[in-house]
Amino acid sequence: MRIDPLSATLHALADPTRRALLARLALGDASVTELGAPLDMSLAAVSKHLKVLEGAGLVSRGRHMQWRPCHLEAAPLRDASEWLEQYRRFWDRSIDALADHLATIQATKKTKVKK
Amino acid sequence: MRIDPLSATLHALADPTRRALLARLALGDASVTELGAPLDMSLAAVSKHLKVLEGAGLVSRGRHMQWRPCHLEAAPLRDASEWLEQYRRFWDRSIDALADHLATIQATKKTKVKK
DNA sequence: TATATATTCAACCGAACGGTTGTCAACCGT
DNA sequence: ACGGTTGACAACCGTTCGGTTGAATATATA
Repeated sequence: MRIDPLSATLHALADPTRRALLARLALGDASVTELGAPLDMSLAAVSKHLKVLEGAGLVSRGRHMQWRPCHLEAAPLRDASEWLEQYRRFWDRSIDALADHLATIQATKKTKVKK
Repeated sequence: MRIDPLSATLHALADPTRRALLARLALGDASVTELGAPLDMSLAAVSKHLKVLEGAGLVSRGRHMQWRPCHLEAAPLRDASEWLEQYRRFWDRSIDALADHLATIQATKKTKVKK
């Protein structure tokens, strides 16, 4: 993996199929066949998606009998979440503005007090 | 844009150049030329990146003289953050597991108490 | 009108993506 | 040793991505 980890994580997450795989893994470890069962595509395709997730560190794999159980690894999700938090003030600001606006409307309805 | 908004947002964010553009916009609105100045690539390329961000709703644009100022729109970031929060328990759990592990080690050093 | 500046559009390129099929290896239970 | 299941790997295909260049479009200013 030569590109930066955050890009790898976000790219891995920017696909509904891969997010569905993660959602399934959040319920517990699973084999490739299990994961692919509900996914109207070949198992080879599922395997490729898993390799992308694995490359981003979002999935680890073991070996048990002839199965390669997949396990959710949340660390990159935490990192991505922390990166996003950096911008929280921007949407919080919007929420505050909306709250202020609503409060103003509410206040104006009852009295003529401004601001 | 026919694909789902979350995929669009994550795909837009999965590129260091576009994240750099957002970081710059977090400091305030800016023109394409301003945004492209530090970015060793053609302005047409910058314009394309901005179009991707705009398509994901992460950037809005105005018109002032011959400039098209770019403005950061945080709502999709909030949505992405909320999606990630769904998995917080997994990395929190890891932290708990680590804490437990460390506590166990600490305890074992002092006594022979198990578990 | 002409000219400079700011930005987009269109065509093109190589690389990566998301999927397929076919083949092959590893492991299981007779 | 055999047949069945699980999974990965390689080759291929059409599309998208990230970049280029050159021409086109707006908008201000002389």
